[in-house]
Amino acid sequence: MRKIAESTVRRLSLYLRFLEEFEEQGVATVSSEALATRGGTTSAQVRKDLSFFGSFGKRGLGYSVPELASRLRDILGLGKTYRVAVIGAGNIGAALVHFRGFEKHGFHVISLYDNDPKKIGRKHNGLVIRDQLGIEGDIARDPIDIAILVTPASAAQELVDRLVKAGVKAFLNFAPLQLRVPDDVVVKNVSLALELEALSYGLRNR
Amino acid sequence: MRKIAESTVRRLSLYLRFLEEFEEQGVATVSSEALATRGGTTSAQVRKDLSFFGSFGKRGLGYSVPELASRLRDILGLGKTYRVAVIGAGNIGAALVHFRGFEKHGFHVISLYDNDPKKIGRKHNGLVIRDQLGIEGDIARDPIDIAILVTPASAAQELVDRLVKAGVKAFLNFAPLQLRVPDDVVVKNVSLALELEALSYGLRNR
DNA sequence: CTATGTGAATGATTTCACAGCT
DNA sequence: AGCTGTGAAATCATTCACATAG
Repeated sequence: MRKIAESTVRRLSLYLRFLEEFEEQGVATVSSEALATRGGTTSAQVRKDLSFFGSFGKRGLGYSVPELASRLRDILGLGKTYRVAVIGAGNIGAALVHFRGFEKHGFHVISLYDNDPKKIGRKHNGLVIRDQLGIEGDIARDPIDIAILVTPASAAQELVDRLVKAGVKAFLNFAPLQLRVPDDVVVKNVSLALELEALSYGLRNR
Repeated sequence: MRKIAESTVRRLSLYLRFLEEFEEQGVATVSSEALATRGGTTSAQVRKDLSFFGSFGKRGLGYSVPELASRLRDILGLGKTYRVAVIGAGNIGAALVHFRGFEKHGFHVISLYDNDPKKIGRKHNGLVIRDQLGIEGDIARDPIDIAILVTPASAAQELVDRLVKAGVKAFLNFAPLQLRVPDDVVVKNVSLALELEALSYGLRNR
């Protein structure tokens, strides 16, 4: 498959979100222009993004909302459910376990880990905090698809190495460092401090 | 000032993080190559990023760690402290109030809001949850620089309109929609669902 | 007559490669 | 001799504009 830009994939997720709103409202068809307005882009961009994967619209008419939504779910690989582990039961980690936004597209948080003996055994949202040391064994019995890392930076790389060895192929990383992983492993970074700094830059230069 | 790419600004934040590690370790100088390795990019990229703002290095030697760190703080506007309000005291909002990573570069969470009468008046991390209805009055008395929006999508645009009218120029948006704001207002989006979907796409296509 | 799909043109970002300081 | 700073080249992403299908 042809290499698709990160930015394109992110826009596709966004379009899917809008399509699902339209679906709920019972809207039957939508134009590239309507999706573009919602997404803060242009109709040409929308059509180009979609064109990498096929032609899903009807000329003169637009796109069928349910059909395009379904195609996008396919493209994004949202047909299956993903088993997610949250590593690090600090404030953010605990909040993620409660976060409902994950379930909608099949991301199911099945376990929560920490290395602090004071936390291990306690519960968050019905999920027992497990010992990080046992993570390889747990995964062997009960595999996970995605690990969300919410540990201090100092612990993150070692954990990733262990998890990669245990077969985990996807990471959402909140730790403020660049993780080193093999080519067949996907990492996305979320850095709140970095977003705030980008805001700071934006505020300064206007 | 020349328009700088978003991606450049984000890398500068990343370089600053590495420089601060080097500072703590007492490392005196660093090469573009060393920063590049840490940041998962190339030395040419590092030098190009810096070159938009000046020439901070010594040929044959590299960059002085404290000096470059200081320059980057300047460039990113991190010389001042920012007053931050968190809007929405759900799981994520409450976690953000506890999040220590903000303080380091001068982002100070000074208030927390919700519109749920059951939550208003309760405390998180010593911060009373205030009534969203009173936010304009609060800001008039005690301005904020940045609003972090952690509300449902349905409430977000109306809140932004009110806050923009009240003079807020920067938003970190967790709500899954594209906010409409005037040109002189900066918005950065954080969407965990979208990151997971990008991971899903990445998993599928390899 | 409307809105898609797509080559071609433009614009932006990254990489190359080397001259110029220290 | 080593590493920066930077034009020029190459690559990548977006926008344009129009032929085409419904």
